[in-house]
Amino acid sequence: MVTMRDVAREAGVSKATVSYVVSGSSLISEKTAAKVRAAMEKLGYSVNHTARALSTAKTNAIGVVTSFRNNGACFDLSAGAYLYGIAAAARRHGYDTMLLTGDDGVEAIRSAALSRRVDGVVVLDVLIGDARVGALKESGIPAVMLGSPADSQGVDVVDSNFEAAAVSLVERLYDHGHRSILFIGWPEAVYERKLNYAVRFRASLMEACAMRGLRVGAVYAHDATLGASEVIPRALRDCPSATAMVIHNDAAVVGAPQAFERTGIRVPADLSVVTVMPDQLGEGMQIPFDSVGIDVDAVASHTVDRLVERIGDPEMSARVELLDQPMHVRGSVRAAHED
Amino acid sequence: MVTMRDVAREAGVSKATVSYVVSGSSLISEKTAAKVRAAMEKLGYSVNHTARALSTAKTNAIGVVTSFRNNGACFDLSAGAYLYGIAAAARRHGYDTMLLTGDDGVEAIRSAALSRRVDGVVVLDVLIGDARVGALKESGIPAVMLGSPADSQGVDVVDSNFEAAAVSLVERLYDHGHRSILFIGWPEAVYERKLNYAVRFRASLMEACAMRGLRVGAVYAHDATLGASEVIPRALRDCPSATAMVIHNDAAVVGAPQAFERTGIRVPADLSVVTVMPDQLGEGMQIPFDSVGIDVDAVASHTVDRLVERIGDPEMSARVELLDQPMHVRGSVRAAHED
DNA sequence: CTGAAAGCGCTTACAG
DNA sequence: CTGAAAGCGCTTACAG
Repeated sequence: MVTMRDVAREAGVSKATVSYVVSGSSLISEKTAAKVRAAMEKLGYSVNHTARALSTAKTNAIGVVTSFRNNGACFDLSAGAYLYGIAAAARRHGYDTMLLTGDDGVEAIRSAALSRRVDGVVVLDVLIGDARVGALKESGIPAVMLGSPADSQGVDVVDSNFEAAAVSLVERLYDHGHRSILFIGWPEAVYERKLNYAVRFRASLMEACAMRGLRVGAVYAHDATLGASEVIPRALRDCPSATAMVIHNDAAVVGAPQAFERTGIRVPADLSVVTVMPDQLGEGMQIPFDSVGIDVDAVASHTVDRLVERIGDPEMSARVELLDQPMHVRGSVRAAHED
Repeated sequence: MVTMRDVAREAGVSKATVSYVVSGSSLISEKTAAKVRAAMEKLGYSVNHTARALSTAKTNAIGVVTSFRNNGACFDLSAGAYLYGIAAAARRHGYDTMLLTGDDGVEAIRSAALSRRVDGVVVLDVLIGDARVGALKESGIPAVMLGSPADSQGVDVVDSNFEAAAVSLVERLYDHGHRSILFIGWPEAVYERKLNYAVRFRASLMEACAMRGLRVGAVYAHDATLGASEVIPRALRDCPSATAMVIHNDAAVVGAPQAFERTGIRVPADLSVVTVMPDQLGEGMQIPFDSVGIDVDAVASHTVDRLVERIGDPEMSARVELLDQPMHVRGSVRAAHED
């Protein structure tokens, strides 16, 4: 392995000088710098990341803490998208991305913080009452949660505005005259576990419906399957007054078209349908529903921006930022028939 | 930050002794060890990962090189599964997992290798003629490709046996009397880019059909969409003699049930259907087709096992391991009508 | 503008 | 069984 010493010797300067030209800092004469660069080139030198990290007490890496792989028995279709989005954003800031998986997020955070493996962490799969918030505070490691717990205790939060998404979907249906709707949610286990996005969206939806005097029937797609094909027909049978449907469950959204096809339900002629889901999934799957589309890359990117800012300034006051996501109109809503 | 020095002082021993009890190596008297452990406990000591890495020249991290996020314009449904599988397996071996993304995989490999950021790498999204193979050889970094290029040049390879999968699917159809089949593949861009699994499966499929005198029509799901709903009906119209279908395209498999529903095609009464896809996706989506199910966790785990082995023994001779995947029979194949 | 030197927090022969 | 010491490859005041 070629080190700074080798380069220094080759260029006839000191290690310090090499270090300065590598970091671009300090004012080294162009002449010396050229010599050093030539030597580096010749020897194929590359700075040793670990040594630099030890010396500067900066790893230039961020960690992604993700504990629950199957958010309650469901194959997470968007997990990859968030990871890639975070990694890409980190790279733009000159950071590497470390996957901090493990059953126990609290343990993962503690150990990452104590062993100084990363400069900061992004926490995924946030729960409404998330034990990891405490671990974050305690360890003092710079962190931002991609997801909003009930009490963020002064930890930064970035997420999509699921509350607003629910309201705008309900409004859209209400404005089209719908007065009885059906909500297709995640598997019950997801709510029991209290995954923030599920709980927040549902609560906001119920609230928005209550305020407007809308009737809501709720059904949960067990197994998070395209069990849509079983659940949806049954739900409609049980709640015949419903003229519209709100789906918050990626797998169910994907499966819904088949379910409608099978049961002979025409959208929007027989039923108006709206959803909230990752943009990419909607496009990739050519989902034909009006949707609040989550721009996963934008959310991930914003999260990393915030984390980098936090790493730079530990004293900065904490923020909770919920990003509004745009509505994509695809023609799956139409006016309810007057009764 | 509490260091070994602090612990040593607290316990009244030397740094070396602390180091030995931390690593469990050497024979420190139980009495001394207890004192040291008490001091560590009291002070909340945790070994500094970076310092250890510099000292041992081992980072205890592996990198995952993944260049193409959208394997040719398609939202990759299984990307997350592979990442999580790899991270979990790495963790079992005591390794962290670093995401090495970037447009240029060659550059990512070089830089990771030169800067000693990781002890080894897993390469994803392997192409048939993959430029990264050269970079791997050159850099000498321990590596295993999760995917099989045409020439692995002495680099280890682990992947699902897509060749065998194609053969067994064809055999299954052939044995049921099918003589004309339709192949629904990935978007053309995937084949143009020569992603290994796509090319390998298709080649093996064509070969297996040719050997048995089967007719094959091939259609590619543009946009990798659930464009299945457009592509499949058209394909069947264009090739009316087909009595069976093979799908290799995750999005198309997910969309296929709807397409059949819409066009009134009953499976298997009117058409036999077989696929190959990740197990988890098949289960999560309740795909009703006979499938070769890829056990992503098993493949990821085996890949990491191999990498750890390779890190331990750089001289070990390279292997190409293609893991056979099981066939899940779900009742989507039946005997072709005799003509 | 450049170099000598200390220091980052560990590990690991080597003495004792 | 335990400790003194050198070394891992950088960075960074501090002199000059």
